[in-house]
Amino acid sequence: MRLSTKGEYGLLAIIDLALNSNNGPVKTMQISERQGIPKQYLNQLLLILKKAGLISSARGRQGGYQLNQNARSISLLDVVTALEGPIENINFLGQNDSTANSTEHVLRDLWCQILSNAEKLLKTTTLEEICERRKELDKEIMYYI
Amino acid sequence: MRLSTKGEYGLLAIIDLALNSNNGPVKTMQISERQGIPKQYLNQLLLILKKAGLISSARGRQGGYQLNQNARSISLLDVVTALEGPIENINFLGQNDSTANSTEHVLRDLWCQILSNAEKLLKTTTLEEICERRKELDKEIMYYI
DNA sequence: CTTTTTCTTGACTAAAATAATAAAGATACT
DNA sequence: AGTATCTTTATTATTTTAGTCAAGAAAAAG
Repeated sequence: MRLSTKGEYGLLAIIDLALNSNNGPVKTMQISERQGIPKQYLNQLLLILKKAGLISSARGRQGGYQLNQNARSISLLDVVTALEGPIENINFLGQNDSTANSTEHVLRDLWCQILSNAEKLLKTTTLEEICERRKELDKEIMYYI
Repeated sequence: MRLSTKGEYGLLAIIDLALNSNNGPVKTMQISERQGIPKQYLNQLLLILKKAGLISSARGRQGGYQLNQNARSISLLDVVTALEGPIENINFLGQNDSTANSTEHVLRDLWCQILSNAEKLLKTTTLEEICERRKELDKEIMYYI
C-alpha cells in the first residue's frame, strides 16, 4: 500500500507549480533542482499531468509549466489518479465474475471501504490547502529557530 | 495502492483455515483446491503465516495447518502485515532525514493519516468477523435462489 | 523399519512494473 | 537563424511479483 515515486514526484512537482507559477511558467529544470527529481523523468510526469488537464505548457524561451486551474480546484486525488491510475485497482482475483467465492466477496467489500476512506481524504484535500499547511509549517520552524 | 496476490492468497488461505480447521489440520492441497491457489506458492505463504505465529503445522500423514489462536484474536492487520510487511512502507523520499523539504513533510503527514485509517479498520476486523459475514452472505444468496 | 504423506528449505526462473536515460523533433521567443 | 524549451518515442537497468522445482525432514501407517 504505497505511493510509487511516480506519484510522489508528481505531487511534489505540481505543488511546486502551485507555489511558484503565479508569475508565469516554471521550467522543468527549476522544478527538477528544487525538488531533487531527475529532469528527464520529471518531463514524463509533467506530460502526464498535462494530458490530464491539470497543468498547461508553453514552449520556447519563456516556456515552462503552470497550473491550468486554480489551486483550490485541484485535489490530490486528481493528481494521484492521473499518475497512478484509479485507486480502486485492487484485483481480488475473482473480481466481478461469478466464480468468485463468498470469502472474496466479503474481503472485497472491506477493501472498498478502506479505499473509499482514502479516496475521500484525497478528494477533499486541495493543492491550495497543502500550500497553506506548508506555509504554516515553515512559520513554526522559523519560530523554533 | 493495492494488495498483491501474496496478501490476497494469504487472506483467503487463513480464512479457509478459520472455517475448516476445527476438526484438526487442513492440508495445503485442500486449501489450494478450494481457493484456487497454486500449491507450491501457497506453501510459501503458509510458512510465512506460521513464522508470524498465526498458524501452526503438523507433518506427516495426519498433518496440515490450523489456526494457532482463536479466530477472534487474529485481525486482518496481523495477516496482511505478516505477508506484505508494515503498512506504513511509504517512502516519501526524504523520509525522516532533515533534508526533506516542508512539502514532503506535509504530504507525509497526510499519508500517515490515510494509512492509520486503513490500519484501524484492518485491526478491528477479525477473522471471526469475516467468517460471520461470509455466512450471512451465503444465507442471503440461498434466500435469493 | 520401511513407505507414504505431509510440511520444510532453498535455489531458481519468467514476467511485469518501476525508474530512469537518451536522442531526435517541434515550437516559440530573441 | 539560433537557442531554449517542451514533446515524443525508444531503450535500458533494477526491482518486485509470482511462481516453479527439487531435495530434505518428520510423523503416521503398514
